[in-house]
Amino acid sequence: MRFSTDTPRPTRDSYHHGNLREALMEAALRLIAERGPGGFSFAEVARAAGVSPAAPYRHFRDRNALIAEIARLGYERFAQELERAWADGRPDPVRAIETVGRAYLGFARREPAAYAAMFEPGFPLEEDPHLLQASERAFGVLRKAAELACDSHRSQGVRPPPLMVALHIWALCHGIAALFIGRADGNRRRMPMTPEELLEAGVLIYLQSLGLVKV
Amino acid sequence: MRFSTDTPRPTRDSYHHGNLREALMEAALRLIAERGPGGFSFAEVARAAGVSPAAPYRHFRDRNALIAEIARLGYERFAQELERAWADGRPDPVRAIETVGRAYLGFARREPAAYAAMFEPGFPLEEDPHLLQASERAFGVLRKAAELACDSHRSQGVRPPPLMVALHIWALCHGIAALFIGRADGNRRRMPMTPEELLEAGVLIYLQSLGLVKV
DNA sequence: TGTACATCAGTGAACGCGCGTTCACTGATGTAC
DNA sequence: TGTACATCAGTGAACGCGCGTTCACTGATGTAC
Repeated sequence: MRFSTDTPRPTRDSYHHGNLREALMEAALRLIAERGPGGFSFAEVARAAGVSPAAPYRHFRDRNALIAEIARLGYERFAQELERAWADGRPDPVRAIETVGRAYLGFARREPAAYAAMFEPGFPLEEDPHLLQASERAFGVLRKAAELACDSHRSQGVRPPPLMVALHIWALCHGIAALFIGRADGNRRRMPMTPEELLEAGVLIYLQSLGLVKV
Repeated sequence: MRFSTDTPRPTRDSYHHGNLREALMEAALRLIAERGPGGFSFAEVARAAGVSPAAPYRHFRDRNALIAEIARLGYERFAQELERAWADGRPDPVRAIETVGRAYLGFARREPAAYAAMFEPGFPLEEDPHLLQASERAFGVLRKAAELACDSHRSQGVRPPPLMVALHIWALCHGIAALFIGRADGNRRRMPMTPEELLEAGVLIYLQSLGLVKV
């Protein structure tokens, strides 16, 4: 066993890195957070990880493959956090959807680099089936939430189509995240309320109209 | 007067270009549409405009200045189109807001390159005051629309804050545009309805809840 | 437990390339008289 | 109308730089026996 603290140290003491793959992804996340995806080169990531420019090729085909993997893992964590926030619709569907919305913005706020890689990669992401699968899993939480909520609508009136409701909520979440959280692009706008408050109000107004209310 | 067709020809017959500034912006828009902002170099734009790599420096400080100018003009046209769609709230506020929403998506669809330069420039845009002004003008249409709509709300209930309503509509528009129109990123998702239908339904559900209905 | 060997994950030098940027220049245009 | 001149908007050659990518290599690790 090597001497090591809880996190792997940036400077190595041996020829082999040990977990270069993870180190490269962390370095890339740092660079993306600073300058956005597309704001760094493959060689720069290698340098940031303290390794020769040829080393990354042992782990990723090219720069895009690295970003795609970041996006894939991002979707995995994203799905997990939304799932946990959903909590099988407790305490009630409307409140659970609000919690999911907060989790959505929380992710965009806490992991802006991953979020950017997921939604503005700068090249087509669709090729990787695992990535597509992970993104489907994330959206699946919204779909599931919308379905349960629609099932619990007030008896009078037509049952709203759950897929549409899920898309509305997703678009609202993404719109607020992109416009008012985003990366350090400087394109954010000043507001009289927090993004979370804005989202919660929007979701509530929307769901009320569908005959969905807190129990 | 020179011989010329309605559009300036790509190959010049004289030493001076005549309208290189516009030609550079058009070339950049073409490249952005293909690969996104950040997907091209300053030299490449010059080449695409059929001009030496030093020529663009007569018109733009650097690549970012070119993109910023594209974004600025984009916001100008964007504001104009939203303004026209608003039509001073005719035939009634709710219908006018729906028309503004369609105009919003129409712009994102018709000018994806400009839209990308405006919302994903890849660097901070805020420095240019003219640009900020143009973007304020565009958002101003949404604010104005929300104000008039809120004024016409049903008498019972509290008057909803117009700025919040404007932000909700903007976020929904942007979210739908980014997720379901976007550029050729391949990150779009299949849907059972068009983005326009999705937006219209969302806006209608939202406004109904506020006590705003078509007359 | 020890040894031989295969495999793995790095190195570092090398390459050709395109980019950003500058410079002195030059052809075209506009204007004062 | 003609001429001289200033200004403008382009050229093209040149530079240093960092990138992407490859290659033969080498140090470390794991495993068969």
